[in-house]
Amino acid sequence: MSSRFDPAAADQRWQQKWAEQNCFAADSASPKPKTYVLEMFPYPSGRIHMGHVRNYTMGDVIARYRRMQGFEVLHPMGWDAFGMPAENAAMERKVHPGDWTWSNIATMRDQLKRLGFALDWSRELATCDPAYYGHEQALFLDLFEAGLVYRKESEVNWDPVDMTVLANEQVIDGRGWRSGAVVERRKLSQWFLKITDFAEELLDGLGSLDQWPDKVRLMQENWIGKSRGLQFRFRLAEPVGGTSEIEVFTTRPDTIFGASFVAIAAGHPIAEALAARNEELAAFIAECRAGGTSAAEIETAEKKGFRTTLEVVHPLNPDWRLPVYVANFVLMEYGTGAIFGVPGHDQRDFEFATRYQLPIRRVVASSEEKASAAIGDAAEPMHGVAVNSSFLDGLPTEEASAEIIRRAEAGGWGRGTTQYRLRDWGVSRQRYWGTPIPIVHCDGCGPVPVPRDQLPVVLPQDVNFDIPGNPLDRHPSWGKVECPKCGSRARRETDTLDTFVDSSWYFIRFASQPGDQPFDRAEAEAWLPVAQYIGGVEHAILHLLYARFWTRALNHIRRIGIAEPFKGLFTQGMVTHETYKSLDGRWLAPDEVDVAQGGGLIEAATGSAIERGRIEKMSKSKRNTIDPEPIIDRYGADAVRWFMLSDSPPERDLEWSESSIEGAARFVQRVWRMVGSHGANQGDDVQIDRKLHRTIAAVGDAIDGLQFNKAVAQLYELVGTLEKAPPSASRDFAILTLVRLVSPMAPHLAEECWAKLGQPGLVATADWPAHDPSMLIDDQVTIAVQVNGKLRDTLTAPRGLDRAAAEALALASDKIQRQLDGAAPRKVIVVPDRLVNIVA
RNA sequence: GCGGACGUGGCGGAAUGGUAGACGCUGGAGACUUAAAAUCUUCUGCCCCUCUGGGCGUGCGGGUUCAAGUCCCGCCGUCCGCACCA
Repeated sequence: MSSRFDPAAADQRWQQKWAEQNCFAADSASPKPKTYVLEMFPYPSGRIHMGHVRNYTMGDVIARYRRMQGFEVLHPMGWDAFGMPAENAAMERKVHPGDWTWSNIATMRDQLKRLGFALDWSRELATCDPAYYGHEQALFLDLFEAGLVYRKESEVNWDPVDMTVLANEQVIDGRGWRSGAVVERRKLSQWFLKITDFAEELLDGLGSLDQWPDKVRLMQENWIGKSRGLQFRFRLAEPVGGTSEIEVFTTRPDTIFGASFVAIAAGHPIAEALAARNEELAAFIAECRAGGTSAAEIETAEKKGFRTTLEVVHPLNPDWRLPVYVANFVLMEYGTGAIFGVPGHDQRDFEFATRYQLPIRRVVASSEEKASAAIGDAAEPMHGVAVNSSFLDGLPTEEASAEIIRRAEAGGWGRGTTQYRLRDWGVSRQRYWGTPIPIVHCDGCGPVPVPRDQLPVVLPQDVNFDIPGNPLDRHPSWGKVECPKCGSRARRETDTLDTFVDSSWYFIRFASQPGDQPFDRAEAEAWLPVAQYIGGVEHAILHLLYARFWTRALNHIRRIGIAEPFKGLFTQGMVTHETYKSLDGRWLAPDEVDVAQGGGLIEAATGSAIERGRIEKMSKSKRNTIDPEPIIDRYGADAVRWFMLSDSPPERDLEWSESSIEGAARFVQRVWRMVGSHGANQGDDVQIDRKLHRTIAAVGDAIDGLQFNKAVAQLYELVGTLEKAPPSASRDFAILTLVRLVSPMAPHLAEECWAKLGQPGLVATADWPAHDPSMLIDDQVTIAVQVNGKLRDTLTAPRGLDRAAAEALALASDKIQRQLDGAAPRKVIVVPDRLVNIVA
């Protein structure tokens, strides 16, 4: 038996054993209580990165721990395999997106397997597989039939060079991120999912997700953006083009007497109608459209308007006319696309009114006495009491708003409504590498669903990426089909689905994988909801909101009996590394950097000095990545896993460091050496027994709370204690138990130790050790003794000492007497078994 | 602008209102060794002191309390999310 643990041999040996014995297959028919542990599945970009390693290690600890606790655990892995990088690779390297993707999957699967994750590989899936996306098409049609899918003209960011739609985040400074071409806004017919139908439900549901981070719930709440207010109509003094009203929305009906103007969005139908007869207005609208949407541009953009000839009548005073502007800061997508401006109490309206010399009236004040105070150089958006507002005067904001809503409803000119910031989900993408939308366009019948027996609609293989645009559009035959309804010549939809659709139900497919339908309801419900979902916080909004919506939509059409897919959510921090830059501004990879003799950093190749940059998320662009695979080669899977769990709390960033991975590798060897010192010793060591049971309890609590760094610290302490302890039966038992305790984190090491100790079976399928609660209590306690709240002494005393005895013991201390210096204590506070504080 | 989180040694970080700095890393000293690696022992918040010991200390300023890293008020700083959302 070697004196050193050899990961190169052990990792492979045990990975093979686990596979042979099918240890991690999840049995849907098992009588054991079930639990579902899931990490966000990876995009097969080429190789796994440290972020994956950290994410999957955390999930693996939970999965292995639950299995040992007696749960039937579902812990699957798959591939979020559609998406743009595959098409980019196709364009750059002349490979087929499918070949590129499948080859990446093969590489990354092997890499993941080297880390020894307790995954049920029999359930592996890839979203680019027709066996997956065919079922997705069926679900899409289910939603279509339920009226949750519709088609609408909508504005998109269009890259005229790549001839494709860009997501907002792919538009950088108004240009396409790949082509650099100035992005145009174009109107295209796109498919939408009615997520807004579920806005209230999705908001309400957040309340039940008590095992989600508050931060994520808050982000979703803000994203949904519910506002209560009044929607009402201004009558136009003179009707225009058959329209006699402008409808507006406000959250501050109480400020209605402070109105100075009405403003409509550039895309508002009335604005467009007027522009048809007014070139100047048409030019203004075009200018608004061209305006950038970046944060900086919005920050600095001036509030501009175009005064139309229209006027509206104030609903509460027929003699009061307000001018109508087309304004660049009014959004067509929110509310009604029109507002009334109250410059005194809204900053944007204030800026607008200042520019165009419109009246700025105070209609809210902190008290009625302040009614005549002028508005200064900024709007006052805060609540208060209504002033200068006729019958509202003196009413607090809330009551004044309610009063206006009541009158509007009674008078028939408006009603209390709720607005959401959330928009419907546009799912059309003009790309090849995605799930084909299963619709046929017929000139006679309109959009017609592809019949179920013709699913899946499979992507054609024979495509090329020599010219920009969507190859599906120019494929010679794929798009040419007969209308399923009338049989006449028709066109297949060539848009594909947003890849967020793929990831909105993969967790259901993992739970149940029949061939003839997306999932079996009963089997899926046996596993779902996911008990613990783990992934990056960058998915806090989109993926997690879409998946919640999709699940609720399936629930709505009675396909599944759960409303929320993820009971517990954990968002882990990033893996970071210092960055390095040469003096001429090139990013340098860590292995291109050397330490100079003076301790400074130099570029290895040139010997010249370099600049040490900030610690940032590992990224290719900053060249500060560490490839996990050579690290596994060098230190073994368990050291890498241990490092990922040590030191930093899992929700915070983890900085990669060479010395920490070495520390982790050292720990692996320490455990191995300790197991070597196990023998057939006699005698109890009650201190060891106590330490062991406290550790069992603490490690279990820490894993339950996803505080892996604390579990790790507990195990270090136990090892430290055992190293110093003399041989005893207690120590031997503790070593055996230690092996089980470290097994979720360092499973290969644990198996090797388990075997060495002659234990039957695999530690992976052993029971989690139980702790004896009576062993957690020591009969000796350390009592802190304070004088005036400052620690002056500590005493060892039997547990359960009464107050008087504790006080007496404390006062008997030399150190305390010296502190008191003859003074009589004025007061003594005793916390039994913990502390005595003497107030002198 | 709105919303949120965070701020503790040289570093990562521990601390149900009750002994601040567990555990790890780094560093120092020593043991073993011809030597190195590995391993082991030991020290490692700052300051004063020969020692016993003492003073200071959780971003800053106040407050509550017998007792505050923890609770409250006000600042400062860093990071994150959203953003012309009416």
